[in-house]
Amino acid sequence: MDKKRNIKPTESELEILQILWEEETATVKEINDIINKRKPIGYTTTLKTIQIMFEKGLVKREKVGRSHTYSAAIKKEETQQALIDKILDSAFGGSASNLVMQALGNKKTSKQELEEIKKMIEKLERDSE
Amino acid sequence: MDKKRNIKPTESELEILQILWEEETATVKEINDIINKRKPIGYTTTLKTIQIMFEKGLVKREKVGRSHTYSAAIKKEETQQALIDKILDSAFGGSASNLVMQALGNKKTSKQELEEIKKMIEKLERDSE
DNA sequence: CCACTCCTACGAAACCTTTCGTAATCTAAT
DNA sequence: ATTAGATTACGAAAGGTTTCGTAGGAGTGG
Repeated sequence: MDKKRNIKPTESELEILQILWEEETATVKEINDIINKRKPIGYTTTLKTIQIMFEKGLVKREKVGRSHTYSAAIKKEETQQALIDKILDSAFGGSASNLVMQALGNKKTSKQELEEIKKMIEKLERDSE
Repeated sequence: MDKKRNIKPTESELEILQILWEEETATVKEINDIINKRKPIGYTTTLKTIQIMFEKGLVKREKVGRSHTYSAAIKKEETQQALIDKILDSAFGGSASNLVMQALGNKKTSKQELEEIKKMIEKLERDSE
C-alpha cells in the first residue's frame, strides 16, 4: 500500500508521462518524435530517461519484436495530486483555496470551465452538509 | 522586464522564502532556528543556501553590525504563480480548471473558503462580459 | 554473406542541489 | 591580551538529473 507517497517524477519524466497518458502506449521512437516537435533532443537521451523510469517503476513495458512498448505505471490523477500537494506545502502554506484563487486569478479560464468549477463547488457544499 | 520568467526556487529555497514572506526580515540564525523546529539542519547549511539565494537574487540583505539581515527579493504571489504555471504545463496540459478541480476534489476545504472561491468565480464571469 | 539500419544497454560528462567541515574575522568578556 | 562565541566565506563531497557517445545484437535488402 501507499505507493502514492513516493510519486516524484522529474521534469523530463513528467514530459514523457504526459505523452503516455495521452497515447496509452508508445515506443521510444514515438515518444521521441513527439518531444522533438517541441524541442531537439537526442534519441538516446529519451531512451535513457525511459529506462530510468522503468527502473523506478514509473512506466511498464512489453517486448514486441526487438523493441519495447511502454505505458504509464502511475495514474495521472495521483500524480497530479502529488504535485499539488507538494506546492501546497512548499509555497501555499497548505491552503488549497489560496492555490485555487491564484490559479484562477491570473489565467484566462473560459466561462464554460468556470461554470463547471462552480458546479463542483456546489456539489462539495452539498456533500458536506 | 520579464523577471518573472526566471523564478525557479528549489525546495530548500522555497522553505526559506516562506519564512521570509512571513517574517519580513530575518537573520540566518532566526531562519535556521525556525527550520530546526521541524527538522535538524546545520547552521552552515542554511547559511550556504541563503548565500546562494543572494547570488541568484532571490533575497536581499543588509549588513547590520557583523551579521546580515535578509528579506525576500521576489514576491510571494509571483512565485506562487510561477509554480502553478510550471505544473500546469508539465502535468495538467495547461488547463487551469483541471488543476482547480483536482485541488478542490481531494482536499477538505471549508465551506467558507468554498464560498470565497465561488464569489471570485462570479466576479470573473462578470468581468468577462 | 555483407552492409545498413534500428533498437537497446551502458557508461560517463556536465550540471545542479544539498549538506557540512574548516578557516578567518570580529566582538565581548575575563 | 587571550579566549570563547558568533558570523561569514569558501570549498568540496555526495547524490540526483540530463544529455549524449559508443558498442553490440538482430533483422533486412542487395
